[in-house]
Amino acid sequence: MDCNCHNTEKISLSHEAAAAVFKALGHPVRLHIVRMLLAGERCVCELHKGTERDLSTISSHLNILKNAGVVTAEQRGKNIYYRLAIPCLSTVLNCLVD
Amino acid sequence: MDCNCHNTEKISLSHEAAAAVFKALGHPVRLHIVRMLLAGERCVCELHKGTERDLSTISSHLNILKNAGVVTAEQRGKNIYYRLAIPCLSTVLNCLVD
DNA sequence: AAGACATATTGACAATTGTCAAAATGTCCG
DNA sequence: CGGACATTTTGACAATTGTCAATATGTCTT
Repeated sequence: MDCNCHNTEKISLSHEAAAAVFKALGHPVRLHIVRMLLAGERCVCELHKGTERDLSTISSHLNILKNAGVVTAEQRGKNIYYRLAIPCLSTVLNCLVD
Repeated sequence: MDCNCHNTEKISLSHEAAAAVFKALGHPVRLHIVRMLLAGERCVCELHKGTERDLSTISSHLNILKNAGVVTAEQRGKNIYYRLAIPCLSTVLNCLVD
């Protein structure tokens, strides 16, 4: 009856950690970044192009997302690639957004 | 393959509105309130008992949740009962939290 | 080593947030 | 109406946030 995540998608956060994830998602620029990352990993400069903020502002938002556990970063060559770290995020967004 | 909400559970928010919902959920006290409301509607004084904040602070958080569209309020007798307004919230929380 | 490129950090500032206490509003009951 | 109860609003204040510009750090190429 209920619609649940697959077991492989479900993660178990403490209430504090869950609030931190929601807080991280609760800014238009960061939500936009997360939506770009749904299509796969992106480097900072690519994510920057998708917004209208200073590059340093994007870097700061990425740091907030990383601290909340929403994304992880990996350096490859000159670039740093960010990707989503919470599998069920697409489920969560699909439930709410357009 | 993917795990999606039922059609009846899915709602369609603009990106701004979705960010506002996440922002509203992104505070420990408000998330706690939402989790209490998962069990059904509650009046303000009941929600207040479940927290360690001033009653006026709870009222303020409820107003934030209401403005974000997360809850609705209904006056019955002396009390005002709050309930969740987003059906898939339990799905969303279930994906992330404990 | 030097230059070019990508990203992060710092500093400054206005704006927003979370909180409590006090006062105001609203609703029922005698 | 007046009093009791439930909730909201207001005012004040410290703390946090979002932003940009400037500077610093890190990585590759030559």
